[in-house]
Amino acid sequence: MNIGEVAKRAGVSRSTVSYALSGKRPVSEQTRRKIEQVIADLGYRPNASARALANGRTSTLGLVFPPAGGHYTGMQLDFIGSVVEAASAYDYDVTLSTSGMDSDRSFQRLLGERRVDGAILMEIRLEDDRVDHFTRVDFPFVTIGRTAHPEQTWWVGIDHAALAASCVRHLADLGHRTVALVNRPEHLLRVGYESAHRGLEGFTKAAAERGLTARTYRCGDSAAAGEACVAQILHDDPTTTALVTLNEAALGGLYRGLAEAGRLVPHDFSVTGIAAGHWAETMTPQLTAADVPAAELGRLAVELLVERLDHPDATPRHHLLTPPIALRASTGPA
Amino acid sequence: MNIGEVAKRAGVSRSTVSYALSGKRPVSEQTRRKIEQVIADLGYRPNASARALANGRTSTLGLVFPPAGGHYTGMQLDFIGSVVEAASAYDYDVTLSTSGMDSDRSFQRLLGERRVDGAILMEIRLEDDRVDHFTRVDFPFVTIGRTAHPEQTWWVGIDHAALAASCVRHLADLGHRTVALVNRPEHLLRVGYESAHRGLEGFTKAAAERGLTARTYRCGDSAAAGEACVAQILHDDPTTTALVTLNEAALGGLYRGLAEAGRLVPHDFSVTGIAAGHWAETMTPQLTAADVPAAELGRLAVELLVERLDHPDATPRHHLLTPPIALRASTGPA
DNA sequence: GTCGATTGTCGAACCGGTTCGCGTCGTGCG
DNA sequence: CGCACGACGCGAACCGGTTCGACAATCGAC
Repeated sequence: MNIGEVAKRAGVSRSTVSYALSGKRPVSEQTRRKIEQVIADLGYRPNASARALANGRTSTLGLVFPPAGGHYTGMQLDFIGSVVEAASAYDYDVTLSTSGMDSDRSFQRLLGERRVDGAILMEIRLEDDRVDHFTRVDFPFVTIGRTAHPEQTWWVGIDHAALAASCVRHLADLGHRTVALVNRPEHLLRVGYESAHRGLEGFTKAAAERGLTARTYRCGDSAAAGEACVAQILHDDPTTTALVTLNEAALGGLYRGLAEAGRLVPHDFSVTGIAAGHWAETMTPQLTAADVPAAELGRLAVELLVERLDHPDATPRHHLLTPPIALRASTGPA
Repeated sequence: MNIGEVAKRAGVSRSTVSYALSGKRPVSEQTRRKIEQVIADLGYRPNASARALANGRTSTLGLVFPPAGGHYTGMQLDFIGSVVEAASAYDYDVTLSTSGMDSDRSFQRLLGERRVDGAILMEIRLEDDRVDHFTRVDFPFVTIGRTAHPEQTWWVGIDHAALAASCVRHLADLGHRTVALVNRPEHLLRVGYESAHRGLEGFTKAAAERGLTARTYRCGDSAAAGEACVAQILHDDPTTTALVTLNEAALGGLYRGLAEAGRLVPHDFSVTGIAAGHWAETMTPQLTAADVPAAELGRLAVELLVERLDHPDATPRHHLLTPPIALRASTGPA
């Protein structure tokens, strides 16, 4: 079951078997055939731990995602799936870890015990201690999203500011004059959650440029919170005729709140924002939104990380995606 | 950075450091303190690959989930998250693999190369070649869902038959006489997908018991498919007044289709089924449904697997969950 | 016919842990 | 007082691969 057994049965030394497998030194046609034969008969596969110990690479990537408790969005799952698939294409496994820095044991295990060759970090903050830590110890990683100072790091991300801005412009073009932003929850903004901050920034700037009256709200990640948020919006300014949401989980609640307030979408009120495509299509009316290309992000993240692992001294690269707004049925003229 | 370095600085042998760490043999108070001191200074952590090679255990669990392409449901993500968290509590990592048996390289890697100590299998089929394979080679695993013959295996699952049945009874109690089942897609049934089959079985049986007129439908995992499915249902029998869905992804489309047909939920038409709780609450009106306890399933699966790993000869155990139907707003009297 | 390069193979060392057997103390007991 | 035993620590072997240096055989060129 191990390489010695294969060697014995093939009548060669262990090193010859190794070379036959890796091709790092020439092996005669004849003995290679013999070895391959024995391997096929035995169903031999080299032990990953032994290999990892010998050559210092585990062929495993770490995927660090936010601790649960909070629920996950559909977008995150698509992302995870595509990471696993892309990694598999490069012959890497993916092991999951909840983040949390010092406190988190699983996170410490991955790094400290060298279980992974590199890592992909989700849910980035503008000032992110995980990023700082990885950078300091020169551990290869790619982030999903970018920090406030992303110059020297590898990342893939979505231009939330541009997306939020184009949502605003779309509404302005339709004649809306008073709009609201439904952002992620308070605590995520407080810790500097990237997408929430940049989305807010893009929204605010674009609204100002177009001279719109704009209010911004933080909203819990649930339907109930979304419902409450709409009530608040309409209470604060009943002349509001449109909203942009960065909060996917609240979306159902937003629709419900509007219905309860007697505002018909899209005739009396327009809704748009950033969301996963198939989620947007689930809503009625279907949401006009910038579709987050989660699967593509995952693929690109793996690509970048693999490249970084292969070329440790390469200069940092990144991909900033700006998906277009998919026009569906939730927005209309003011 | 390795155990030899620690030993040297502490002035002891490598084996003493190892014993101090594992506690498998007594070490004097004094030298243990010294060793701990050195370890703290160096920030030493034992190399996982070396340890795995030496003692034959990787401290990693495999989580085998369905290949993408099809999108994932929110329920699956909750499940994955809870698995990772529970595993972390037992000092296990989790590595992901898409399933697919012989074809799939990542799957082969996990097993053949001994990257994981055991596995959790999602998306079980009534006759499942992965289960057969694992059983044959005596590889420790736990399934989510049960096969047609689950007697000698370890599993956690939901009683889809009972759940579907109680949905039907709920509708019958409300006076509905003609009901429909919206199942998962055709191809999943063809390959013997467990939840789809057992749900179908429970639905059919309960409908017969209550003397209901019942039709069953297969429906793609998308809003568009759900919309089309409702149209078909109402076309086939316009007197239908309620439906049960096993298809979470189609739910939004079902609602939309009903609205388009002028059937108001819950006054003209009742909808119920099996879905994740927070998804059910997203819909308007909120879905009366059996809430899938995904997080609990994940936790239990890890518990079982860890127990199986610790006691290889223990007799198989399982957990069959039957969550109650949460009464919300999508069903009403006929 | 000799030399050098190339090809093919082997043995040994190494990666960084764990574990077994043994030796050396110190101690309590008969 | 002698002996057995427990506590403590060490060295060596082992887990299953990879890789380096050495060596024999083959081959072409001069």
